[in-house]
Amino acid sequence: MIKAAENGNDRSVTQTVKAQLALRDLVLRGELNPGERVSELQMVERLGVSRTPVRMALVRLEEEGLLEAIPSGGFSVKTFSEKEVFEAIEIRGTLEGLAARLAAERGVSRTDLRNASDCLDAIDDVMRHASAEIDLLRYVELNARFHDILISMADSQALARQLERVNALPFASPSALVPVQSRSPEMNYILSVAQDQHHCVLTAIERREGARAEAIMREHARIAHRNLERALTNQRDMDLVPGSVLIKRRIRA
Amino acid sequence: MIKAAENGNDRSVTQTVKAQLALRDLVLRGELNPGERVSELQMVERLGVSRTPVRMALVRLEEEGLLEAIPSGGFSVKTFSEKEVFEAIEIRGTLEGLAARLAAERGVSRTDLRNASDCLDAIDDVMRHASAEIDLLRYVELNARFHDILISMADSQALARQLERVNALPFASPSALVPVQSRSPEMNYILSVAQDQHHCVLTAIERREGARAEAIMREHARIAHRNLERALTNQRDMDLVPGSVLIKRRIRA
DNA sequence: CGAATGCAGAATGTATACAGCATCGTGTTC
DNA sequence: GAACACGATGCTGTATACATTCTGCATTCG
Repeated sequence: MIKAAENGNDRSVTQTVKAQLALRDLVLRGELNPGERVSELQMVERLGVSRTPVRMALVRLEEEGLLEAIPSGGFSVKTFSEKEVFEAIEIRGTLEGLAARLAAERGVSRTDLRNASDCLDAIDDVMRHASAEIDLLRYVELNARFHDILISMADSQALARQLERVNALPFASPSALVPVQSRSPEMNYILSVAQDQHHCVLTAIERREGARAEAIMREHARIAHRNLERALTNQRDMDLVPGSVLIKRRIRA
Repeated sequence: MIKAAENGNDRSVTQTVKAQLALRDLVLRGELNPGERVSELQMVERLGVSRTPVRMALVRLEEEGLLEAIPSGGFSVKTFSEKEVFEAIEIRGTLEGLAARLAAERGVSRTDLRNASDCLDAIDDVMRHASAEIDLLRYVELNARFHDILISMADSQALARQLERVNALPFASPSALVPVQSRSPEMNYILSVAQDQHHCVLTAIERREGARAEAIMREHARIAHRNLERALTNQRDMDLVPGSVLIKRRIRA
């Protein structure tokens, strides 16, 4: 239960945004049963805001892909099959590949190159200084940053928007499935492969090798495929996947 | 001015949908100045519905990409640079390429192949029977149908959703720029090239040649690039481009 | 003369009341 | 005992009233 008294009455944070964040949290934490109808009035009670902001939040979360419109009206919590998750990751890889190619073909500013390079140096540091256990939280943060920089290097508002939509699915974003590796003995190996791809794509962009940059980013996303497969096989690792409660598991004996 | 009395009071067609359609029309026809703020109350007056459905429509059109949220609140009509239009087309080509590759790799049912083939036959008919002047309206319709079939062959809900978003931009959809050719002497030539690509991609899918299918769809979308370039050069052809009023033209002496 | 401040108007964000419809349960009848 | 119909409940869709905030202009002070 969430207390309505928890309202941080910051001005400038509208009720709509508050409702949207809280609602997304409820969905991702699985407190709303997947497939179930999301009642507006219940949300009014739980979130402590009136129906109007709740409705706005519902509409936006539907556009985000976390909810589904019910033909007769209202919304329900969406469920995802394994296939859909795989496809979402593939789409992300494809779009990130396009971003890398555009960046390579058009050329990028020295500042951007510097930023990306610095980011990779920071990741190298994280991986080098921690021989026993890697600071995953920091890795995840830096990884997300590198991917953001890459997208910004493409300098395409339209592409950025599309990628924003894909990454809205919590299990499709670049860093979503990284923590799954944490229980794997191969973690360091996989991370170093991923980091090598980071370096390679940056080099390719610098050298204006569009096709190569694109191919690398596509393959890079497929590391997430492997991590997903691992999580699906070892059910206990599913806890580490954000929004995993939305994924319809196939029956495994 | 639009009369509010024009309300077709079909039940089952909600006010929200009505507002959304009407508002989109206003934007695309350029009756709302690009860049300008869209006042809710004015829309209430013009569309003949109350503020609530207008607000819903505004939010949905923002997600669609036709409006832009103003930081201080409200929405404004979005403007697009030539660069953005090009990029939107490139994104569509990339995603359609992914769809074609997935279809090829996974294989498609005989029924799908038949449907696609029938559609292409119909297009062939249109192009053959009209030696003097092609029935462009029918071509556009069949072309859109073929692209829809192609997407459905990928059998990916997530991918279909993403493509829906790209095609929501009126000038980015597969058939949007076809009419531009109508004033060109090369029209028949370009259309036959496009149709050949249609045939080739279907063959590639049938033969499970994923890489080829993908490459063809990418190049296929670039025909739209050429048409756009043409429309931008000959300003009089811009009338044939849907939503052209939203495109910020660069100055040409 | 320019800049800053205050006021007025309007626009959005929010809450709530009302109407129509879907859904579910119960009672009656065959 | 089962099936159909009717009613009640609760839901969403819509409209509107209220509050807050932003904006633009005018006035005043430096």
